[in-house]
Amino acid sequence: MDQKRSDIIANQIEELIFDGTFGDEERLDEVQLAERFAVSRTPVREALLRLAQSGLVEHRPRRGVFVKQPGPIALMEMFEVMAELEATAARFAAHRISDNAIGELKDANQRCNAAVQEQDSEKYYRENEQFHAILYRESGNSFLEQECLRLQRRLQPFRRTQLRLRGRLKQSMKEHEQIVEALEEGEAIQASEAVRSHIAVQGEKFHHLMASLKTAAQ
Amino acid sequence: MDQKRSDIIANQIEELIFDGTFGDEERLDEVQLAERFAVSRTPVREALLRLAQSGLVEHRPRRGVFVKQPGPIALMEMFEVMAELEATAARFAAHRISDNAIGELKDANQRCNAAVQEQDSEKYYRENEQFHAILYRESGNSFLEQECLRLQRRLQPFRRTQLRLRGRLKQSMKEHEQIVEALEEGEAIQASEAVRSHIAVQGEKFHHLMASLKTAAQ
DNA sequence: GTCAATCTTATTGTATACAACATTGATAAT
DNA sequence: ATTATCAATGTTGTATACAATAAGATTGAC
Repeated sequence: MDQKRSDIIANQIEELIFDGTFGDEERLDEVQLAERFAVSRTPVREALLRLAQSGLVEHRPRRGVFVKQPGPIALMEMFEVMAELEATAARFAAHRISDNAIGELKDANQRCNAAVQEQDSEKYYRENEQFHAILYRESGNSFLEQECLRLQRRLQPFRRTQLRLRGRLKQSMKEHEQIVEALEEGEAIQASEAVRSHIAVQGEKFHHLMASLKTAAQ
Repeated sequence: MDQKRSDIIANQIEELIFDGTFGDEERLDEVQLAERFAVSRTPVREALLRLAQSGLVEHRPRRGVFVKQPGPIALMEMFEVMAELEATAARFAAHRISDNAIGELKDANQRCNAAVQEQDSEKYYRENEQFHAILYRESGNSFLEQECLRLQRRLQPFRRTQLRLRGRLKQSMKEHEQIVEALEEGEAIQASEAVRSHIAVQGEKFHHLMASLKTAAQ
């Protein structure tokens, strides 16, 4: 699959925003980016248009594009929606999931556990995402699956920061097990509730994190 | 607000797809579109990129963009997700809605009713969308609001076809009233259930419509 | 010294030119 | 006759050139 340069550049810029190279409200200069990636302005522009649509940057007409990190409120709202989408996926999955997929979930969970033991946070993030991706897929609704993946991707950097909080990791694992259990028994409501709180708590934890940073700054 | 030409063109192409000028699987030629709108390829390309991201067209690398009308399965999936998103909005709104907004909903409903009496289907569509837009707004989650509006816009043309079915219009009005009632009394579960079935039935009706068209074609 | 108007400069938005690739048709070989 | 190869053509993807507009600097008036 030969993706075009503008796609690659879009992903690269995305990375640069996620890892903090480009800070909030910073203007992204087309010519500078073009030089950095050794291409012309055209693919850079296409990349920026894509990022603008996904909401990662803001496009002010005739002024340029600016990094637009979501504020605390926007983040809480996004976590709230993510919790509902995933809860829906779980509810659907409870009826539609295959035995095979249950096995996949358990495997992913085991790999998560292994990552916790090895203190390999990078691996944990990866396997955790995998766990959730399986859940989306087993909802049996590929449109829902895509929407979940999209939002998951958008929230990814923020989910990471909050996972660093003390004790969160172990509890998260426990929640995963409860989710699998509910799915295995076809308990739709229980599964959806477990997923909802599993995600919602992330939003809350993040909120606490933000609040503590704010008071610390004063 | 001075929007750029590519935005205008994107909307125009969208219209042309919705009204059937461009059929499913049809290739959209950049130079032809450029001539049609009397601009160069550049803004046309930007418009097509935008439409590709919103899922209205498919972008095959080095081959061009093709109109991609969702098939029956994809449509059912989208209605299923729409139902869940709106149900969520209703559940949130039940706790957060203002008295003022309740009034707005009742007004919108009345205008819907007026449109039914006048047999003005165009007006009915408009007011019906307005009713739902108020619901989204009163969810108190502007991210959810935007997602709902996005999907509503995408499903708009299909919602219209199914509303032509006999008797659907009147029943739809009754459902609106039930929704307002539940919201007024702060009954979150009831409101969300009412909205869910209100939307879900549209997906089912559409399914029936598709099935009948299929058998008729044979 | 401050404020306003104008001019300069820089940057976006659009047009055009060019390059890379895919498709299609023709030609040739089996 | 059929298939494979290759050329011809057309279309996308990228680079560059130009136009329009907004931010910033400079000069002049008060």
